[in-house]
Amino acid sequence: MPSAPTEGRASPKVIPPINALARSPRPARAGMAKGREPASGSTQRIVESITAAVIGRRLMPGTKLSEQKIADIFKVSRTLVRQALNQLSRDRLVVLEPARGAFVASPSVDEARQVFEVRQILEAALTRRLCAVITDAQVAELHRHLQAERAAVSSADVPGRTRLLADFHVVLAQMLGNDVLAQLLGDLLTRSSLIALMYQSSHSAEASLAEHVAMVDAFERRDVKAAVRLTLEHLAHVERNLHLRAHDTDLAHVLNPQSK
Amino acid sequence: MPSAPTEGRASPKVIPPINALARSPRPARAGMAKGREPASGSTQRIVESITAAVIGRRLMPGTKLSEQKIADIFKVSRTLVRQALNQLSRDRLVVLEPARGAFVASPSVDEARQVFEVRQILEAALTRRLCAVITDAQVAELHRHLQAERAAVSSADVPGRTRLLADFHVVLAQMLGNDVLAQLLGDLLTRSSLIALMYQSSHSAEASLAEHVAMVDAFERRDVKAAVRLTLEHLAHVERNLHLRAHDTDLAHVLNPQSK
DNA sequence: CAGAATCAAAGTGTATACACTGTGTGATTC
DNA sequence: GAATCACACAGTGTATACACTTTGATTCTG
Repeated sequence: MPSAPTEGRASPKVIPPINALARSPRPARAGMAKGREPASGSTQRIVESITAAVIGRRLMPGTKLSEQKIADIFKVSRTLVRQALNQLSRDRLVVLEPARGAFVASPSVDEARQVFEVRQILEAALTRRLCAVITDAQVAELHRHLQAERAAVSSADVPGRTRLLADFHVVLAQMLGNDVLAQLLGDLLTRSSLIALMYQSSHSAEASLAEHVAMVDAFERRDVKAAVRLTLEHLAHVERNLHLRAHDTDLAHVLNPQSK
Repeated sequence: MPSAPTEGRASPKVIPPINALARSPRPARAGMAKGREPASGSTQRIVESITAAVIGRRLMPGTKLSEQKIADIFKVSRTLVRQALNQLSRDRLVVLEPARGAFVASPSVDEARQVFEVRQILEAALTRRLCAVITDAQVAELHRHLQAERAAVSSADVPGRTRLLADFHVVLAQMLGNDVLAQLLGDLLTRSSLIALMYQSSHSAEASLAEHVAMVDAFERRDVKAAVRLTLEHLAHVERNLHLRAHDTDLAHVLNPQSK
């Protein structure tokens, strides 16, 4: 087998390989705003790097995550990589196919709808409850967060922007003081990011920001009705701007003769 | 140190050791009604056994889960046991203390309250939505489930009874057709079981069953108002019957001189 | 004799080695 | 010449080995 001079074997498909992991911008807690310390450190580093790479669009859905390659990149053994991949599979960011390997998850349309339905349920209730107990200091903190979002939206930092816009919702959950809820919502937001990426969300960052501003305004006025309505509308907008047609990872559809 | 004739070293505390794992009633899917197949099989077996042992009150909170002992019991290497313990720690059923080992979780009072708050949010919304779309066939299935609960409540099978009473809620979630929601609720119910066990719930199985019956009745009449009210009341009853006083794993309270 | 430092045993954290499954290539047969 | 079978390679699944941390006991010291 001639040719293929560089780097051993070439990638079999057009999907770009996982070299995107090589440079991870910041070493410290790049992930969502969830606190999970009691892990071996090294494993957590890998989890956060891969998470950041996925929601940062450097790793596309379907990409194979070879254990040995990742191990080489992070200069650790496959043991730690496997731990990381297991964690990621519980977060539904990767899927593990037995004896075949790990792949970046490709959420189905159904799964996308279900995630947004649960978000509607949780965030509507969250908004309603938070509106009743929010303090002036917390409102001020929300304003500060909006300021950070404005800065991110202006910049070209797509991953950072995505993360900040998602963090807004986690911050709300944390303000309620319910860590269980905050944790759950954080996981759902990570999945939402992957979904938005996969279905090419056309919802602009500016629109999200504007809706967040309106929500904070309602919080400031302690207007429960408006806050809940704005929350649900925001989620509906985001979901409606997804291109939720069969992106078909199913291949039952793709192979169907009558489809074209 | 005399006495302790059997089994090598004796347990340091009064907490019974993990030999409860030795006999696992059924080999197949003893856990909650959550479908998670793509794991190595062996690992999943261990996870389910430990889960069943915890909610079956054979493993009490705080019990140390030594990797080697579990490995010997299941006749596998520590590798698989570690995988299982990692999964369990993500389910919050065990906590992993770095370089110290794994222990059955001891949910704090705060965590208990938070879990029940999230359950209220999710289950109220679930009930409201399900009431609008439930079919006669599904109502019939609920009646069948109640029949199974009746049988379990009559028997002395405490673990089986606990599992069936919890499954009722998961079945509701599955009927809505939202797997994401069903999965989330399943996890929360597992945690609830551990909480109920830890805080010595005085809520009788009979009372839970009666409340389930009332809920199904409301579903059958498609009475949304009543169904939601009964759901919330049911959860409130269960929570109020927990002895949520400082069961103090905190030991900041226990050691406090003014506490006695 | 009380308290601090030392050391050994046990157990976790990570790496490495080996077995087995799945995949793709090449030879063989019809 | 096309399809099938066999084989080799890559890669995952599990076990084992080794290093380091924690912990309890023993000994040394004030």
